[in-house]
Amino acid sequence: MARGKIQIKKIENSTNRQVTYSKRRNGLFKKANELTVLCDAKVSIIMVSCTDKLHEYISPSVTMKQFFDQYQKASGIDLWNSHYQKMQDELRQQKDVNRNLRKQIRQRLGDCLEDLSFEELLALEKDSQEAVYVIRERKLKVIGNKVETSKKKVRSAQDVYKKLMHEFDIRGEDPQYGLIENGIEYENVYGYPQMGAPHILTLRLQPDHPNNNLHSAVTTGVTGGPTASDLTTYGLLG
Amino acid sequence: MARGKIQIKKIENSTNRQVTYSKRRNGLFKKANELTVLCDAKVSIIMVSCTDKLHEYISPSVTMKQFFDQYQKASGIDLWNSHYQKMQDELRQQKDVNRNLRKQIRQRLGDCLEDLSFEELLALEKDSQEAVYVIRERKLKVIGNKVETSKKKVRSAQDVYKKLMHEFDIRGEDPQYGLIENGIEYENVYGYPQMGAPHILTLRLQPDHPNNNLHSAVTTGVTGGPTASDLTTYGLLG
DNA sequence: AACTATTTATAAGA
DNA sequence: TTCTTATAAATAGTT
Repeated sequence: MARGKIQIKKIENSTNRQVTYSKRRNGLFKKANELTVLCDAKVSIIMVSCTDKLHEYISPSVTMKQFFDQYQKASGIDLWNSHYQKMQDELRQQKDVNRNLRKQIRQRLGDCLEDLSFEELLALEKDSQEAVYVIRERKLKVIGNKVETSKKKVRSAQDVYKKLMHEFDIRGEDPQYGLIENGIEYENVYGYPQMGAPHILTLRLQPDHPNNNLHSAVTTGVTGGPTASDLTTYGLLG
Repeated sequence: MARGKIQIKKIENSTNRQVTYSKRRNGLFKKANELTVLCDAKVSIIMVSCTDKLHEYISPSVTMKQFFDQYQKASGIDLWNSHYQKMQDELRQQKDVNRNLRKQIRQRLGDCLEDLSFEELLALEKDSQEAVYVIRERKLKVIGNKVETSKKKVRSAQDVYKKLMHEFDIRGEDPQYGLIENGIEYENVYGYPQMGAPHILTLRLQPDHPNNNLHSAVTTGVTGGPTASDLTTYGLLG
């Protein structure tokens, strides 16, 4: 439109195209702004260049969201409903899956078995029984580990005891108490620990030496009832 | 911009304002279109007049929705998320619950037991074992029902047989085949049906009377091997 | 980014 | 609304 008329068709020279894009974009935005002011209108322009850069003009005191909402209301075109729809579908699906999973769990707990066919019932029984075996095996392994740990702790407690005794000997002192080793009964460990954990050490106290630190630590394990924590009480000696 | 310069400020005369709005709107859209063609760009313009009329320009071969999507992606501005915040939260929550349920199921199947504490492991074993008992009970009940149904069907088949015999007698005809009742062995029913389902009826065929409907129905149950479907084969008799 | 000859847009009037 | 037209504004090609 100056220094020569141009055809309105794609500018092939990419540099020229880029320059023209920039100039005309400014021109367009300026015009949009003039329109906004002169006519008290609201204008939104979004432009994407051929290099995928995005530029926008928007009248002051309006948000893009207001434009979209207004556009949608006026045009009836669905801008976000599709998103909404998709989300709703997904939510519904998730809830379905969820209900199903809950039912499966209930069935594995022995509920709602009426809904199962005979074949499903047999499969469920088989699965459950196998699961019980696996779980039991795992339990035994865990118990085994606990026993191993306990053994180590007992050994270390014995070492401490021996060292203390040795020290007393060196100082020429007559120790006034003794520690009796009971031996370790593992037979009951394989049940619930509540049903009787082993008392590994028993203490023989002299009446005239009430408490010292070592004593109180050990007596805790003895005077406390046989509880699940017995298996780890030996940590107090370490 | 012609016949006199104008100030860029709101046109107070509403008619003039309307006219200018119309003219400049066309000018803006024309420029937008030129830009689209010359620079291979995509342009969207939405305008709302002070009388709340909406006009739009959009480059050919682009939809407004694409613009909105692209705009949102490029600007990072949250256009519709606010609408869906609640829904998104709910969806995330559902997915969480879902993951949890799946894990529970896996654990009940004997998987992922490492994540369980000893106490949880014991509880799981107890639950599972109890579930197995309940499931087994249910299975036995279902089997009992099936047996009852079978008995009834057998009785009804016997009735049919007797009636047919009676009819033959009345017509003075000599029946050329007979049905032998084996008695029903229930001992094996309480295991998996694969382990040996009972053959309830055995047929003694006369060689010169190949098949009739009653025969073919019964022989199916006899010649087929002992399979899970044996328990329901009696339906063919009813 | 600045210049400027020229085209284009448009304000005011019809 | 549309047409006309004098003039302001935009801008293509150049520097």
